[in-house]
Amino acid sequence: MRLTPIMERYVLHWGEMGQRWGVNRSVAQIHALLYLSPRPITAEEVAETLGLARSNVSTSLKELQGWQLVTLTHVLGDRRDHFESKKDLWELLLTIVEERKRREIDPTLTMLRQCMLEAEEDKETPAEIKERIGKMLGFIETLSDWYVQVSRLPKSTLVALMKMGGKVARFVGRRHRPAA
Amino acid sequence: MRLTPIMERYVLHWGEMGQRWGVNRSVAQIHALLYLSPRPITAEEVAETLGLARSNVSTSLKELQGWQLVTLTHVLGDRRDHFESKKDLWELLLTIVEERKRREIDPTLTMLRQCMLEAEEDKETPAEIKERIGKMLGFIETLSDWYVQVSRLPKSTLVALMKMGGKVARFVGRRHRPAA
DNA sequence: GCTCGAGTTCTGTTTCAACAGAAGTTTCGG
DNA sequence: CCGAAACTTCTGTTGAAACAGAACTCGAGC
Repeated sequence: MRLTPIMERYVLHWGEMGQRWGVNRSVAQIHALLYLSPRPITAEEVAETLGLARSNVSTSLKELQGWQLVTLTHVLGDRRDHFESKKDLWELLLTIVEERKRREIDPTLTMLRQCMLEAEEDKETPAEIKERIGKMLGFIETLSDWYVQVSRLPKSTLVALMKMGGKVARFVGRRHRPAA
Repeated sequence: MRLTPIMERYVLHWGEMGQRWGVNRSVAQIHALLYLSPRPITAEEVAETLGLARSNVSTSLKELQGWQLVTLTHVLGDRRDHFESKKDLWELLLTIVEERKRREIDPTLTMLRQCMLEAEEDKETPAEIKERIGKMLGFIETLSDWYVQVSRLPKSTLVALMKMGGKVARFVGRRHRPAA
């Protein structure tokens, strides 16, 4: 695929930012390209367009599939795999958050819970420190529960809530007397 | 400072997770230690406790200060700098999100806006692709605006909203007839 | 103004992930 | 079956970040 200057800018930027987001450059660039592409494209085409080794593209596409961000499709009369990115940005966001929660938050919750269990019969650790750990556990649990509930709302509700921005605050503690 | 087994577990886990969160091990471990510590501690003490080089600790503390997560304090009659971590977890979260937004989202918004500007007089790029970029811009702007508004709410409101979880959805589109 | 404690910056080493290219595997048409 | 196309896995290289230790700077007290 031929990249126009704008597309090139987009893809390169995504690649750079990927680093900060904890995604490697190849993966981020490929995802950017697939997001822009109006049609599913082959690994070969990705490699050519972005100047990456075919093997690298293969691995990266596997990773993107693992994140559920890219799916494999087929085109009639073509043996090759074609790849396509999720286009709905809300879905994209929820998928990413879901996955990051699973990889980055859940293990921490497990660890914190174990710490609290052990803490009960541990005489060494000062109470103050145990409390800190407990606070952290409670906090992350709150965030986590909130996310689980919110992520289950229908997309339209989610959008509406977002659009309300800070205005949702009106309803807090005034559930029977909402602001007009 | 002497680390009890529980503290050690906590600190080590934080260090490992740091990697996934995009923070290096030393920085994450030091932050964990400071969070647990009941009192401000010196760089020297951090280095000894965690088995890190003094230079490494110095650099890492600088970084933590840059993130506004750690502050420098002094103890009467002691020339040395003592360090202390933010303890309020809501503040901690908002600080981190704020900073990440600044570093990871704002530059992307800038790039996307430039793309859209250029797109107006660009004949090369297919309309469909321009639209994709526009969608992405709109989406990130929405999220960003939402965050700015929400982050300005008082902490107590924020906590109340969180605790409501998915129940906030009740108010969407029924602002004059809220569920009982 | 010398010394010593505290902190920072510099320099070289180490470690790890990203990546290219080669080798290997699978699948499909003939 | 055979060959070639498509894809994956393996292997070695490269590059960047993390880190230790040394050198350096700064300031306070004598």
